[in-house]
Amino acid sequence: MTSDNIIVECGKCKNTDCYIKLCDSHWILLVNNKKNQIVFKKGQHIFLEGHLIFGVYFIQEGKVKVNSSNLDGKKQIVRLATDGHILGHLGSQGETYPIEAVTMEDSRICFFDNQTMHDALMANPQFTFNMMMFYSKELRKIEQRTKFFAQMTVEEKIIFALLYVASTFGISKKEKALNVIISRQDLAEIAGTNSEQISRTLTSLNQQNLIHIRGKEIIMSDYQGLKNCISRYKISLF
Amino acid sequence: MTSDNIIVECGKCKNTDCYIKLCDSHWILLVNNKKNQIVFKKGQHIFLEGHLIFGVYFIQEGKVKVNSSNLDGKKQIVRLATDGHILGHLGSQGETYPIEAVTMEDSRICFFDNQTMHDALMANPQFTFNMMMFYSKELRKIEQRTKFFAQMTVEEKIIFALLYVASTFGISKKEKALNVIISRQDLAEIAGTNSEQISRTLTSLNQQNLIHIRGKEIIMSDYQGLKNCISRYKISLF
DNA sequence: ACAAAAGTCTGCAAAAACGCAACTTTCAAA
DNA sequence: TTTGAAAGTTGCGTTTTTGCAGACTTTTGT
Repeated sequence: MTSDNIIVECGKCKNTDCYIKLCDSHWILLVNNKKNQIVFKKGQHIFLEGHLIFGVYFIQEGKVKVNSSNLDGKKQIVRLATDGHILGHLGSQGETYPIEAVTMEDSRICFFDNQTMHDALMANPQFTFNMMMFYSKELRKIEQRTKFFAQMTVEEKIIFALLYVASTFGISKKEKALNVIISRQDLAEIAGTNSEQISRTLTSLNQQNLIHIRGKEIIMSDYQGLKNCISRYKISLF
Repeated sequence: MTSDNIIVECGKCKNTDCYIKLCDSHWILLVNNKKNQIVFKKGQHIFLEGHLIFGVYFIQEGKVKVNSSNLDGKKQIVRLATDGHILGHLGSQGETYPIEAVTMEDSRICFFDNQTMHDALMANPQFTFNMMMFYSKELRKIEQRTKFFAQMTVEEKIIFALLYVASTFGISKKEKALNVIISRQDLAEIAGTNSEQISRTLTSLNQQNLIHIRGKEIIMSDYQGLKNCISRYKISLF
């Protein structure tokens, strides 16, 4: 991460994926002046379940998990997000978040209020069109996850979860290690199981040489082999 | 359904939810001239998994299931859709559908090709904005379904599936019967289980007076009671 | 009206997954 | 370096879910 104290201006932001860039140049300036950029440390909440929605968040740089909990406190990670991704959504008056967003690493987040977003969207069709396509793509992704949740065995769900993490946060080129340190509990909350099953399965995948575990790192030794394990689900995300 | 042979013009369409209506009046005419309206009989495919994407489909009137299958032929219904809803998405060159759409009743469907949609979206910010909001809302809905798939027991999943069907297709005012005749197999493909479990559970719910079964109809006798069964998941869809 | 086909229901045994408990490892603060 | 808390691992009994088999019912086509 770049230094915490310097605010990254939209006009100078190196994040090529950010949709704000699709606005007209004077709108980029205008929106930039309205935005609120915050650097969150690892493990902090960006917003909480039940909080009023005032606008949307763009990730300038960082790694974020979006989760939803039930009354027993059991959590489910519904989405992982990184550079250029959008968190939350435009809210109507009085609407509250049904989910919470938590940083998995230090992250720089840009906040834009509902009114600013609405004005920018109405004035910049290219921007709105791409925002629409973003949501549409995320919808298709999660539709595939729905199938996986409904039909996969626990081992398959865990393999899917590993591939999902790898596709979102990436793997190091040389060693194929996941670009994030992720706990057994977090993996369980992605795969929809418990941390014991994660332990058991990672040990088993390690023995099959499909992955390797080195300390807290997970190395995706045999990426193709993992994909083959779940190929019958025809998942086209990875 | 209105007569099969008469094409419903966008300008005269009684469907108040359709986003096309948000375009400028001359765009509505233009888009109407480009559209292709087809009446599908119950059980017909609107599009198939693997087919090239040429545009999007709007449901003028009808009931549709969107499902995704794996190589074993096992299916999963990922979404139910009715009047005013959108099927498919704008595709890039050479992209194919990862899902298929099948009518559950006779349905009148309007098709708009990629280019027409793109032009209309670029010229009508109100239309684009609402399309974006549609996808954003569907994303939130399915994020909640993700949690339910990950954490619920089979009985809870089946109750959720019943409430999902009721909220999408509605229930008759007097008797609270589901406004659709749905097979055990279809319910299984929504809930992510098998038809035997559906049978067992419906019998049990019937005995608990939470629902009643009359022939092919499912009567949601105790709607609130069903909601209470899954209240710990804080699902805000119904 | 009849037969075939499709759909539904129920019991039962096998398989999968869960959750507790005990134990080990890792990490960070004292 | 010690020590305690948190995270991870593993075994095992219990619970849940599955999938097959067979009976029964409804629908469909001839």
